[in-house]
Amino acid sequence: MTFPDLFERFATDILPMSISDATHLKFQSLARYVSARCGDAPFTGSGHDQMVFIARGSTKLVAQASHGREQIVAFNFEGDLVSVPARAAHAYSLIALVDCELIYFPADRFFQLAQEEAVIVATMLDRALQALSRCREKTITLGRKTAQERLSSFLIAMGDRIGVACDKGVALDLPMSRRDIGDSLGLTIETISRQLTELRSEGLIETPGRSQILLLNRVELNARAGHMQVAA
Amino acid sequence: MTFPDLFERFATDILPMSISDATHLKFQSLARYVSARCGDAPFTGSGHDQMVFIARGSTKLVAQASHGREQIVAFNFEGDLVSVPARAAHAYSLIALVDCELIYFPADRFFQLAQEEAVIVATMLDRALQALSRCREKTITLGRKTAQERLSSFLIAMGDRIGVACDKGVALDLPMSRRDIGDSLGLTIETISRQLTELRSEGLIETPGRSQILLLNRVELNARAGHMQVAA
DNA sequence: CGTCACCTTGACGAGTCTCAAGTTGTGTGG
DNA sequence: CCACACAACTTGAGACTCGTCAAGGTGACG
Repeated sequence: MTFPDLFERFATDILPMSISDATHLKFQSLARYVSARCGDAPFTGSGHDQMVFIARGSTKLVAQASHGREQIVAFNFEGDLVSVPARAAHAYSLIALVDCELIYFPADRFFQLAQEEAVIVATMLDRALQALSRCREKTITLGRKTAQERLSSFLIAMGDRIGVACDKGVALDLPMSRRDIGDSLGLTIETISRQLTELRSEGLIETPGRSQILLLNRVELNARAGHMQVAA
Repeated sequence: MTFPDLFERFATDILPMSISDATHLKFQSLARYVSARCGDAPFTGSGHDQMVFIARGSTKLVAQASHGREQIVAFNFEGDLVSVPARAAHAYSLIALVDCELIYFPADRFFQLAQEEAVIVATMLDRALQALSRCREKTITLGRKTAQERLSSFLIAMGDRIGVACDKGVALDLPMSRRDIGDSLGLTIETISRQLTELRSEGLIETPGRSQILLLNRVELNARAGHMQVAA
């Protein structure tokens, strides 16, 4: 895919139809295109906060804790706009889960430019609040849930974001490994594995391949996740 | 304090000088003033997402997990603008830690109105990204840290937000109980207590009263928290 | 100065991590 | 297309942190 195509994908998702060609072009001149292979941490942002648009692929936002422990702060998929901070109490890096096409923008100039049109800022605010909402849910999961509840929550959330309905339920093709799931849920790969086995043996899921998971029983999974009853 | 005074505090913090009187008035007509006593969950928002401005006092945003477990998602202080969702995988409620003066706005109409001026949306985006950043740090804390690291992180974060410098270090007057700290860090009150004792016995903190904590050694606390080394 | 909620301390057990040894997809080269 | 090789995953046993339950302390209020 060529650069113009990639930028067009960004424009379609983030910039409203109504904006002027001039603004459109200014965003284009701010963009830095990066192709990342699976496992790459393509670009650090050279000390500045970045906004990254995921034109193709999926990524993890990883924070480095001491003693080599890693915590995955968020998974992101095609069409997501991720804020990657340069300086915080922990070091963050954006890593490709599969081959990716990414568009990097320096955050400060991006926001400055966005302010030319209230509707762009509004879109970004909307995205930011969505990210905040997901992060809060993750907080609850990590703070107050058992391993099985965490994994159930994760599976449901992934079902909502990248699941495909099929005759037996919802099919998931996860781009992340068991280790990634563990690093996201604050658990080890062994615990993930054991809990998957548990859910499988109770008939709530099937795992036809390494990365495929079939959610057979959403209602029961929701209960296992400790979620609220969804009203009709 | 009267309603106009409270709203003025909101306007000073959130609305830029430059906005028109008309917009100013529209915000004012959207506002719902609530006085909350310590421990109150003053207003649920009657099923709609709310934006809440904390004109005076401090609050906790609590999520209800199953089996009566609570997770505090965020603490907020005077001048903060909090987004309180009505419907999510978990039920949220905003609870006063001390006597508070709060201003509630229906989120949808608030955002709609904000769009009249790009700079207002920009302010809110900035606040939202700040909240996201704090929530991410919390995620790391809950996912990958021991009890002592969590408490150290908490103390440092509180020092930054509401600490007062004094001759021996940074003085904290915490509006929240041990239970609240535990519910925020995903720990029990007993564990909080034990870890405070540990830090006290190592000379890193002093606890002159129930709610007062003195941070004596920021550098060592930072190390205990598993934070990055702060470069000069 | 008494009362009470809040906090501290101790003993024990549950859940998850660590370490170690298999097992099984998946991709590659013949 | 099949066999091989390897990484990823699964399973098991023991250790360790933190939760639970229970019994005191103690500061802050009337």
